[in-house]
Amino acid sequence: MQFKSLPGFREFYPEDCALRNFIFERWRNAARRFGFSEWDAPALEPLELFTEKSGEEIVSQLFNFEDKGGRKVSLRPEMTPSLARLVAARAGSLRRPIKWFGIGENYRYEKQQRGRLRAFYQYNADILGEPSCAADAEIIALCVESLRMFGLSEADFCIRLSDRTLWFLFLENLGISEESTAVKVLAVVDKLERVAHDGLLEMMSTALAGTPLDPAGTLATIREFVALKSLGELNTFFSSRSGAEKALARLEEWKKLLSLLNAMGVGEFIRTDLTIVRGLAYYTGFVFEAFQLVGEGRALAGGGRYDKLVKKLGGPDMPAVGFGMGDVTLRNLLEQQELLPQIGDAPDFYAIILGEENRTEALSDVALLRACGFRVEYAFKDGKFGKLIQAAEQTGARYALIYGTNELALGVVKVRDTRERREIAFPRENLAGTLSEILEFGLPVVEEPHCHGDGSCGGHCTCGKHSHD
RNA sequence: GUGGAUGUAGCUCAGUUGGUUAGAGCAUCGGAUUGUGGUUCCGAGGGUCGCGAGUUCAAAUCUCGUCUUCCACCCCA
Repeated sequence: MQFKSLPGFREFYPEDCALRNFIFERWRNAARRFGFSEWDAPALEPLELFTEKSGEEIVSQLFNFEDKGGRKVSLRPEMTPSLARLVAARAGSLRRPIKWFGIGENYRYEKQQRGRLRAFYQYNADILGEPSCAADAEIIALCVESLRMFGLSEADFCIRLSDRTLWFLFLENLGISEESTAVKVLAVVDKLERVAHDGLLEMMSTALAGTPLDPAGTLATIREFVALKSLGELNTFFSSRSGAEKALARLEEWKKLLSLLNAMGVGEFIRTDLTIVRGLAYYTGFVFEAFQLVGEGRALAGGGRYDKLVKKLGGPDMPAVGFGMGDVTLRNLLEQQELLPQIGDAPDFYAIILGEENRTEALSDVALLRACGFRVEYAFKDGKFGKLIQAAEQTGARYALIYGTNELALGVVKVRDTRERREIAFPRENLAGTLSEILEFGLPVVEEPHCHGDGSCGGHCTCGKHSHD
């Protein structure tokens, strides 16, 4: 019986695993430098944890089931509810601001497509307990840095910055003050680039039902609004409208945020883009998206401020801002831009053991070198020299260590550079120290004719002919 | 969830209007008279031709179903 993995789930052969770890290490490195601490939680959680945040509709997209104890459970589709629970449980004792990051596998029961699998890793970073835009700036800067770690630049991606607070103030200014109506209008905004004008008009009519507003006129004003691409244009826009004092006040926050981002050296990544509203109903303030600029336009990461979510999930009233970044789209982009490194999985040394009678001695050296932190391999079976040296080459080891009867009798081991194909014998005493230097500086260059064939060279010759008897 | 395409060895692919026991290259493993290799030569393993029915004397090939993968919608916390 041949088994296959479940659709949308991934298997990691060593080379894939190395790549995955490469990505994780970069993420960790960025987050740690920004002063974030790593956390994790179970992959399997009570179903209610997720329905509480997103409603019952979410269940159709969950890997959920009933466990043997009759509990309704689900694999996590995201990590934020777990984060909220952890923080809530110790809210009183955690030093603020709380800066945490996590990397975990998440699961969504969706039909898969390129860049969207059923199981994917997500890197999350969040700041809790800080209401000011200083935290937003820190999160956005980390998001940029986390992508820059891979060699991506402002030519490869940008941060599209939007603001749900400003949107609500704008809609209020238009005469849409009821939140449920505003949310429906934002859903139309989300479709602005993908649906034809007639369709949008129809959706707008539905959204504005029960209000005295004109769908066509509202749509036109919204188009005017989303066309604004800088803080200056936003200022001009709201200055020309009456009753927009709150929006103008909000723009002071924008000014502060942009100034902080500039100070942190990520200003060139930021683009004002009010079309970003996404379906992210729980976001409350600035929202942003790391957007791929080369190849197909895709979101690499998304995030924003969610000041009410922790309380909704049973925690204290705690402001929060964060982002999530998936490994699949990032990996696709890095592949496309040829920014994935050749990840070496080669040992430092490969011991060539010639003859079973020498295995004991050789293995004691192998053990010693391993204890010193070197990665050392050797063949399990005795073999001919040619085979063994080929095996050494195939593992990718730069140096082979030759343990033959002659070498052991002299108390030396021959160190062979598999690329340059030359070898030098060294005493087995302090082998680890010798090899450490060779790894760093390479095999020393020895003048060829030093060997007189009488053993006076002490084996430190490259002729490989005489036996030093 | 809807629609379209796809599926032959670990990988890339051949396979004639249906016709013996389904092939190649790469990769893997073994060998070419027991201490200096990357070339070459010989050999081996590995496939229920995605799966299941149907048509036929005969199916990788034709028909239907199903699953998978990919693409476009839907959705995207």
